[in-house]
Amino acid sequence: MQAEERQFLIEQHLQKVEFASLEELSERVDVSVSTVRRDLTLLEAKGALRRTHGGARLVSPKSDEFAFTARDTHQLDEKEAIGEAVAALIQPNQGVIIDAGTTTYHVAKYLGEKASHIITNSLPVANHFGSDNSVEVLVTGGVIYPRLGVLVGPLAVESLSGMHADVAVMSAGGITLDGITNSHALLIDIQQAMLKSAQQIIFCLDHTKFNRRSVSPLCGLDAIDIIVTDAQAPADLIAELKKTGTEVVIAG
Amino acid sequence: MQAEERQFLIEQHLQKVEFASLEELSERVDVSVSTVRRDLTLLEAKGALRRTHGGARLVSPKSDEFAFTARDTHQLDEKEAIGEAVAALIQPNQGVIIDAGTTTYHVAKYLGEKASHIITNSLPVANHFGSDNSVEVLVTGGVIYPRLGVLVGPLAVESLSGMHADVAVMSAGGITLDGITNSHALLIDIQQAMLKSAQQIIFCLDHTKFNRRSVSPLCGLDAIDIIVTDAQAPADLIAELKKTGTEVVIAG
DNA sequence: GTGAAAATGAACTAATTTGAAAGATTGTCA
DNA sequence: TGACAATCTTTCAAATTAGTTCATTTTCAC
Repeated sequence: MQAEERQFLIEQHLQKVEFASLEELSERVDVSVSTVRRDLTLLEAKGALRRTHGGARLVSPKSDEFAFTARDTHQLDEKEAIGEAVAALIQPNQGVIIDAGTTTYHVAKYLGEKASHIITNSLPVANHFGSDNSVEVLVTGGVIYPRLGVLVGPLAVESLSGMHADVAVMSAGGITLDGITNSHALLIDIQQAMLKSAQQIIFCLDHTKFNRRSVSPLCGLDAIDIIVTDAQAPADLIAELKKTGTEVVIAG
Repeated sequence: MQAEERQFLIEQHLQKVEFASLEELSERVDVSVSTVRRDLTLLEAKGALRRTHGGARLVSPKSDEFAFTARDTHQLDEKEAIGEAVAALIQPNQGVIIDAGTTTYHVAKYLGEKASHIITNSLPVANHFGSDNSVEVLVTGGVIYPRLGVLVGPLAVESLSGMHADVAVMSAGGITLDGITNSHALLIDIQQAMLKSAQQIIFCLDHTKFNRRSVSPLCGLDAIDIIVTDAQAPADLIAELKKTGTEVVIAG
């Protein structure tokens, strides 16, 4: 058997079992333990797996759920601050639509039991309110967009169009003077339905989103009531936004 | 077994049972108590759990997850066995409806990537498949029924009635010769929609459900294709069920 | 075929992990 | 509170595993 073939088999086997001992691998590919060691060292350098005492394990364990929610520590402090600021804007007993996204998830965290009902297509947000009896949580139907835990597809759009809320808390991929854009085309339909169903529109946009244009256009600036961002957002664009009549809140 | 694998198993087991003693863990992963202690120290440093006198407990009993579903250790082994048995009954690439319930949740765990698409109104089940790209997961809309993570209400019924699946994996509150009953009236509508939308009906009923009558009638025995239960289910009722033409599978 | 280079398996030492036993600490119950 | 049992920490020898080296085998070009 070729060395390459052997290493491929090892890699493949690990995909199945997640963990494997040297003994196990050496039997499986029928070479000495020494050789397996060498193979593992190579594969580890390649990044395909991680060596452990006595064996190896897969680098990307299959057993983790919406990893992004908790683990996306990118601009975490800013996002927390934005979440808190948005929550403060919500009046008690309002109905709130919460869009999917890391920043909007933090809004949910700070919202507590303030809202009377919450509409969302985000599974992490739904989970967050799951065991809370004091808030009615309406989850849109839809297909799970893997790794993000967002419900997408026609069912999501349909269920949203039949609902109504006082406020929509939205996220997006970028904002310029031309309007708001977002990356996933699948999400645009749903977000537009959200915009239609709510009276007041709040966008959560950390400073990295400013002067950035994503793939698909979502809406114009006139659709927005309030933008909440952090202190590092560019002052010039904020000034321009204020000129167009959009309220801008700096969190933190 | 590898050290890493062992620690993963300990973590996983704790996800299920919330608390475990050193003895219990040491037996389960087949190492000495000393080693379990060391593992627990490591896992605690990692933040995965908290050590206590005599064992360890889960660190996040928080609202973020519906851990309680899996945490229901009542007849845990039986439910696991039933879950495995039901998963074995599913043909590859079938479309599967999974009802909400602790036993059906275990079915989801064992189902892996066998099904081509999954329809569910259970948030724990949805979460379980959340980061799996190889299975299309359709979540019904609806209002979250607190503490159970089930989506209920007209939206749930509506979205189900437009769907179709090969198999429905159902749970219930009780079974007698008169038929199946369930406790939550809210669930009945949804379950009946599930029964209508699927070609083959499998009920997961551990032995405690036998000869028990719950509040609301769900369906008659003729609606059922297969019942999966555990070894402790009463033989006489099973015999009667078989007479009516229902297939009964004993798991474990 | 022949020889050089690479790969392999085995032997050996160093490092790590494990299990058990000692004493120290904590929890329980009268 | 005090005594007793259970649990924890520490320590150390034994077992397992990693890293290194070297002789042997295989591979490949000529």
